[in-house]
Amino acid sequence: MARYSPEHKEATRRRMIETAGRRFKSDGIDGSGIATLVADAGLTNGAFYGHFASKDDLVASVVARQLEDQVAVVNSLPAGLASVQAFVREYLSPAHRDDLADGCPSAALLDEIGRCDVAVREAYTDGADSMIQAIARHLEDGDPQRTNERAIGLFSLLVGSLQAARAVTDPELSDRILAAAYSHAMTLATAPHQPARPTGQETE
Amino acid sequence: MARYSPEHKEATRRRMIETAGRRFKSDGIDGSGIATLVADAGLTNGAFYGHFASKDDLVASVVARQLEDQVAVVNSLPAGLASVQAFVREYLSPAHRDDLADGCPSAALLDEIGRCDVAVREAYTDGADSMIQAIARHLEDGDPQRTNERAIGLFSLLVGSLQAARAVTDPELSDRILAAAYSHAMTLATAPHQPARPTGQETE
DNA sequence: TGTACATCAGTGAACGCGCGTTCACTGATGTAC
DNA sequence: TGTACATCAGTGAACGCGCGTTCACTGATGTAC
Repeated sequence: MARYSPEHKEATRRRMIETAGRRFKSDGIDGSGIATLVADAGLTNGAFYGHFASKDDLVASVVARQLEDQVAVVNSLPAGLASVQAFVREYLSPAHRDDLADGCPSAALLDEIGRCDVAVREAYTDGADSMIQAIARHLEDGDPQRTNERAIGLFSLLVGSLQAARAVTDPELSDRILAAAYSHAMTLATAPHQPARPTGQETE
Repeated sequence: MARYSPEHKEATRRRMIETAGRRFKSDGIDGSGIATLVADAGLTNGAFYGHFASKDDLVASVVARQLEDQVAVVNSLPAGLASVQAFVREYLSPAHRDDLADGCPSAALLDEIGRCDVAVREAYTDGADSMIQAIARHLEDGDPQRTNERAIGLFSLLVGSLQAARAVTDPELSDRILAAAYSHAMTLATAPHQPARPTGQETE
């Protein structure tokens, strides 16, 4: 009955979401037109609306997918501080700074996401919440609320500093931003930011 | 000889730069068309190119101006930790989160600035450098390099967390982001982030 | 003081273009017989 | 196994629209006499 294998259309949709993620992150959401987005996936104009109700619908799917992928990476890190440190080192590396398409969606798009419609922002909200929890899992210090605060602080610091390092034209200043953020991120990752009560008293 | 007072045209230009700053911060740079930008300043379409060579030229002027204004605010803060703390409290307040047009240009536009042409990014670079120095002036701890690092860390944390608090649709999560960033920002503002060498040994 | 004038900030219609979206269609596919 | 067929993923031309930019012009202005 079905002409194509049931996976065929779904595969095309996935491919669009993936290539659009790369395109949005390097050129911006407003900066990426439908014609370019479908061409990236090897399609033409009209195919788009067989997969998505609108550009906003694609954006919401892309944001959800990008955050899911990033959460999966963080969740797959081995337990222990060493792997968080390795993650931070890579996040704040010149390589990540110079590779928009494969990089962090929040660093590439966060202020633009803030101006998107509510469906996109809800997708981001879910993803960011998962991301904070994923980071927190690596930072447990016996006080769940404090752990959550440290995860949020680390995430914000990483995103803000990478954006700044990318926006700036002076390579020396850009490197200095990455280095400063690295130093603070490590402090934040390795220890509670205030003298903590003795650990082990909390339920978790 | 001159029909209008010599200040007349310059005043119009300034007005455009100021209203465009508000418009860019609330609707984005790509999201603000020339027609809207000139209407905001009480002009019509064609007047634009009497003041600016191109939209990019306006954007560069706006970015420079926005950062200058913000640097002036920081520089006008009385010396001492208390005023830095007050600044941070206001920066991470719900009021600032909910007021894009009057708020921090970096929080509103940083990733979009990163995709702008080189003139815009140079304007941002100058402004960000001044901003970091302005913040550092309030954080002096006897080690100029560490002071600079703390200023960069504080700036990045503020920008990243405000963007996240704005993007998210869940008010509880948004407030939690602001609160977590506030806690870390205060730690960062009030003390060197690692046990410092005894102060006073540096040239500055 | 009153009029004629040169200046030039601002007007508004028009330009080509790419945007998001629609739609009549094409043609490769797996199935039925 | 070979042919006729129904499906539907993808095609590509077209839509109205707002974009950034251009340009011939208007008309309020301060000056000259």
